[in-house]
Amino acid sequence: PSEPSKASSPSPSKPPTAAPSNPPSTRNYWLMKAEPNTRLENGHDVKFSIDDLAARTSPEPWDGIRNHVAKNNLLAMRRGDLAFFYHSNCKVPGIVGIMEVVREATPDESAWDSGSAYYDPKSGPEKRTWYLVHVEFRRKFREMVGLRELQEYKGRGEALEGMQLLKQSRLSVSKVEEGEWEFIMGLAEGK
DNA sequence: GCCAACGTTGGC
DNA sequence: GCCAACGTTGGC
Repeated sequence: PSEPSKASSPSPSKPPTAAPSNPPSTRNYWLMKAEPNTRLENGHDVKFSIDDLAARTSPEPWDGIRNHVAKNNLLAMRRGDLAFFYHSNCKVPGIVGIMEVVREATPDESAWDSGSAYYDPKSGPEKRTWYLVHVEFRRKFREMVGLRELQEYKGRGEALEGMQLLKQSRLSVSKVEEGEWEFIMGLAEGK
């Protein structure tokens, strides 16, 4: 695993209490889905699990997002934002760990590569419809926080009542409110 | 711009 | 494999 591509310690001229470049108050939180099981798309296996991400030695381009609501979430991501890694389309779906956005949105060139898994004939270098961000592995939970468990808290007045994942279950990149993030972290750490 | 038909996602 | 919930397409 690579080192975080963060700046080193603050310069001596700054007070020790200097705010980090992306303090919690301005950090946004997200949830991104990937499929841990083999599935063929345009002849390519799109399998990608948290263990695959953890094994990467350079930032991972999160390509293949072909939905405009998900794309708008990608475009709103800022370096330093954190995202849950969610395993979908598998026997036990759920949140399995955390990654960090290390590079903001750039065009997803796989969209105009006719040989790629995510080819979109309506886009091209002159029509950059789709974007990706780069992410890095941060941690894997000792035990996943399953979708079933999340759904226990989606009722009126409960912690995950408004969670985008639960309201728009087909969205592959969704926003997580800070309170939702902290609640889910509590579930993960309680295991 | 409406909307019926069709396609996709993803939990179950 | 089923199907609900969306999203997209295309005729009008």
